[in-house]
Amino acid sequence: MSMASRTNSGTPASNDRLWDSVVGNDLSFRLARANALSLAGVHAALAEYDLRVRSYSVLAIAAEGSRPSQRELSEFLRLDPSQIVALVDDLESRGLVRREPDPQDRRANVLVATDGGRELFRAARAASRRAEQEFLAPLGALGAPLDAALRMLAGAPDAD
Amino acid sequence: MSMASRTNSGTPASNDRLWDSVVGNDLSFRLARANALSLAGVHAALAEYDLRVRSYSVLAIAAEGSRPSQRELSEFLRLDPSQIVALVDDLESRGLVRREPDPQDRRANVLVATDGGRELFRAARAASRRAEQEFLAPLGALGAPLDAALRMLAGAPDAD
DNA sequence: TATTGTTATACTCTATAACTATA
DNA sequence: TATAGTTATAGAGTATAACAATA
Repeated sequence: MSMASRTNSGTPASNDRLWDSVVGNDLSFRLARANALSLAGVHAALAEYDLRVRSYSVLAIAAEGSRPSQRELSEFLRLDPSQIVALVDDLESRGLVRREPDPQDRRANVLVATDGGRELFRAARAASRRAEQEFLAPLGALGAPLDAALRMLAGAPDAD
Repeated sequence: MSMASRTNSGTPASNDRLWDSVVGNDLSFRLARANALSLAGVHAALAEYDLRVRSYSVLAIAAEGSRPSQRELSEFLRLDPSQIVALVDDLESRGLVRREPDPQDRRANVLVATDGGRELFRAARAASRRAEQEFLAPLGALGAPLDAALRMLAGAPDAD
């Protein structure tokens, strides 16, 4: 049965009996494991640019000119406002983004990428996409339904 | 936790423009966000039993009689051996699992659940499954392809 | 009075290196 | 020499409370 060829290169065959357990058949567990593997690939790709997944996300949104407030970033990325402060501090100290005062609300900052930030983002985005596509390659036609399912589970607005 | 608005009617509409970005359209990001929401639900369900997702996973595998070594758990759960030590220490101190010497390799321990451990596992499994099903409910027919896709991405052995 | 950004703190998670006893 | 388990430690991620400036 499970002696067939595996997508799991390098792992001892003895683990098959662990996969055949409640945990191994748990969708939450597979989701967590897939996410860990995905993160590892993207993280390795971004390391070359001294970016982590979280700082890349902040830089990406700023680089696209969305002009988000830190509060909006906090909600969207599911990070505490205090974590956004640390992320923006780091990116700003590296000259990749700027805090600009929001003319409509002087309490709020609006995040803008510098030219250097946009340039770094473009390179990092290419590397990130290569890693993602390599990770998703074995999926084949399952890619589309996975995308639709994750869109729902992640709470994204309805697709057009 | 409850900010995963289905139709996004509760969240400020301004976030829609963040979803419409490179990050929001990134499958890795959606995977991470879906995983975070899934984990939050399971975590809340397991908290009643003083279990975390990790300790639940170890307890579950032990309770099913797989008699795993700590090394096998380390590979399967993608945790460092030293983390397994801490998890097993905790479960053993609570009388839920026992370390038994492996007669074939005196370096290795084999993990066995106690009667109390099996009992707690059954209750925790029921709660965990309720949380998972609630989380997956909106998927409908997308559940099956999601399961197949995650099985591949997680590196599970081929289905029978 | 409520909200934005900030500081501070603590706790969990993750990663690594070194040690021991066995193989 | 290599492996299973253990100990120790440091860094990253997460959660919370309190505060100043502004709404």
